[in-house]
Amino acid sequence: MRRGFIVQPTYRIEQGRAVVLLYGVLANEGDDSHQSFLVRDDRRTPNFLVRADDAESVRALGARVHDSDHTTLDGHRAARVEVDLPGNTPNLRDHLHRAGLPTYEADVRFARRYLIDRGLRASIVIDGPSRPGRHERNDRAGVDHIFENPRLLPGEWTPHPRVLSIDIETDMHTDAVLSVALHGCGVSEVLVVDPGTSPTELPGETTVLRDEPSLLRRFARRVRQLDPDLITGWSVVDFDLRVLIERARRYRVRLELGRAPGALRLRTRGGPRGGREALIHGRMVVDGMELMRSSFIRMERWNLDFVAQQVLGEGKTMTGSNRGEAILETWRSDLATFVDYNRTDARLVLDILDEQGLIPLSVERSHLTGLPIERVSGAIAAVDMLYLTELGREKIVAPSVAGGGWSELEIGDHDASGHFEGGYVLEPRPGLYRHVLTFDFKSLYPSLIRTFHIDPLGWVPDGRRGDPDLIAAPNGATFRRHPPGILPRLLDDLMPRRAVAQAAGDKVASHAIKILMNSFYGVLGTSACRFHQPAIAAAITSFGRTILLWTKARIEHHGHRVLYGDTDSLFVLAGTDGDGPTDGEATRALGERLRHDLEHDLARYIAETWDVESKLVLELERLYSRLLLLPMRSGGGGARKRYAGLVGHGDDAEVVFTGMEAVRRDWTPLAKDVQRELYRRLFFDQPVDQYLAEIVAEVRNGVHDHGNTLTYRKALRKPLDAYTATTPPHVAAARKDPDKPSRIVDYVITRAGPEPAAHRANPYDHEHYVQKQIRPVAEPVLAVLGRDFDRVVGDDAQLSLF
DNA sequence: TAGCTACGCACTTTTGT
DNA sequence: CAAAAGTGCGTAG
Repeated sequence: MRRGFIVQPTYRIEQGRAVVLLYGVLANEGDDSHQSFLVRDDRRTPNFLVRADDAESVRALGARVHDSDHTTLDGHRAARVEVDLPGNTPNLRDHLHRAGLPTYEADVRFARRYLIDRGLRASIVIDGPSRPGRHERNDRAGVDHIFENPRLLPGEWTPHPRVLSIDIETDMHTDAVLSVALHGCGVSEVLVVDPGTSPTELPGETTVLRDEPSLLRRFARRVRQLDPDLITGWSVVDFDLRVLIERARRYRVRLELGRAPGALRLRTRGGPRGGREALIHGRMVVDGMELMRSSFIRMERWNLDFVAQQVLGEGKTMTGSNRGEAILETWRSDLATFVDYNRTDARLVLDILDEQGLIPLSVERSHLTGLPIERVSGAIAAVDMLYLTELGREKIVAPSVAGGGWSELEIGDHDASGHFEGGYVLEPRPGLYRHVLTFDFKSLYPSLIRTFHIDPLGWVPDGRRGDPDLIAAPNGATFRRHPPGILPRLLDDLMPRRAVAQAAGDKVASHAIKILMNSFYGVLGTSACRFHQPAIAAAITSFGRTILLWTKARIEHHGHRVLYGDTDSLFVLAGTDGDGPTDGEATRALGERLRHDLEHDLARYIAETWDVESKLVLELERLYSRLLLLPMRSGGGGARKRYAGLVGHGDDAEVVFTGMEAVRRDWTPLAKDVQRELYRRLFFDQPVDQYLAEIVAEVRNGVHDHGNTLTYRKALRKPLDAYTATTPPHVAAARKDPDKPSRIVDYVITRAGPEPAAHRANPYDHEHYVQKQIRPVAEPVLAVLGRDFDRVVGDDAQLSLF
């Protein structure tokens, strides 16, 4: 028995038969290292299901149909359709759909199906004999162990994968690869084409190759020798690997990078993202940028230099607009500098991923779901892996996506497009407060699913509200009381595991579990998911609204003012007024007491109303010593989702912004800086007038014309020529850009309108910045202080009358 | 090889007189 | 010409 972790589940056709291939790594007992393996399994025939009642119709279309002991999620007896090859499924499935015959799980890919049916995720135990899988060449191509049709069991081991970061340098038009850097797997080396100039002193781990084909061949060999599990880089698929493939094709060099024979290939990914993915036998390719994005890390810009600067405080060794030329020049004249530049780029990517802990996070997410590391960001696929496994254990099959059946059941309180009501946002009471407590429900939606047995399987579409065997949601949807359902069971398992991880200080596991738990609700609301059912998603949010409003009323019953709340949170005025050093403690004590009482009262209310045990946990989240709830810019009342507050004491005191300009990408650094400074002064009771007058004067005098202080930054979310309804400023600027505009537009406002920041042709419109950037962030503060913007900055016309 | 809804605000374009 | 409606983006949760 060996402990293993699947890196890449796939299959291939051998002699007309589909063979499942699981590439992965085996634990070496006793140390932290691992070897590679390949599990081969040819015992399974590709299949999917239809309704037993449709079996004859399906047979009439030429398909092989067998009896099955499964039933469908929408309550029909099922029959099994077998096909020779996995690739035959889509055509047959679509054909059946066109004939009005619903199918079940006909869109679950073959290798994934294999894992689901066996209850496997990424971590496995392999029981069976193996043979060595190395090729005779001495470059370590192949795998260490091959298992034929072994017995596989779920495991618990997670590896530290071998990660290799690669980066290429090319000439200006990317029609020659000059060098490749490989960083990771214990090396940091550069392969470089001989520039033909006099040799310079070269740093270690540099190999000079005669020409480009030699470079390509050596690169492939080094990858095989270093034998990484994961290959990464910055835009590694869309740039580095794409260029390498083009050049290899040009020279007829086979780029064999994998653990089995076969050249590196790129494939266009389906779906709206549309990007490419790289296929290498036995290894995963994950772009560093995508890894960050899929882990919900936010960056203002996504070029490597900027991200490295933000994350590591270190940038590329060469920057600037003429970088391409400079790089080419150093290759010719200063090879040591060139090599260092290339090596640094490869290293930065790995250092960024290390710093953010993204590899362990992705491995943990893969461990939880069984999805390969490059797919762990897919919420629908994750829920499929977990839910279909459990459903299969109960001999129930789920519908194919858009395959009829279940989706026909769609009923309830949503409109035709499947939209449904979300979280409740309380009307804020705008103003400046002292001592405000915030409470929030921990993992509200997962907790509601557990408490009220919300589940696709347990859902009773035509249930009666008064039925004692059912739990009725406020939106009218009903769920079976017993058994509690699969979703609640999965969450009952994950929730305590997260608590254990948290207690053990395992932030990675805790984070991975949190992400997974939160995906369960979301997928119910999208028709791309086979479990799409607006009535069920709406049941969750309806419970959320009910619970939030009940809790608000309860707080008011205790005699406290609720100032605001959003979905799962409530802001409560503590009423322990004053400024003394003990106020914080008194407020916290009140908060703890209130938290306990509310949670207890709520549990009783839930038990009395629905006869279930509450799984809801209320947390005392924060204590604001000062809090400003903002009024709406236009119209009366308070603005939802916008507030600023002071947290912490003494030297640790900190102003935090929510939803305001200071935390938005599309406001200029000028506005954000001014906002931060004004709120600091407001909360620390310092004057603002002089500061404001000075900064306005400076802007008008052009003091801030240099740098990026006046630069707006806004994304184009569709192609430039798709903006037909209106022409927003960032689109106008992008259209003036002589270069191909990037997705994120940097632009400024000049006296001739918006212009790209890098190609400004006209003078700044200083007055625009005063009126449209400084004024809007200053006015809420000035309103609190009873001041007027024009008076403060000296623009008041009346002054001239005196 | 596609998680969700609610919201504010700037700006443009259309509408109502 | 002012108000209303619509577009577009980024954010909270």
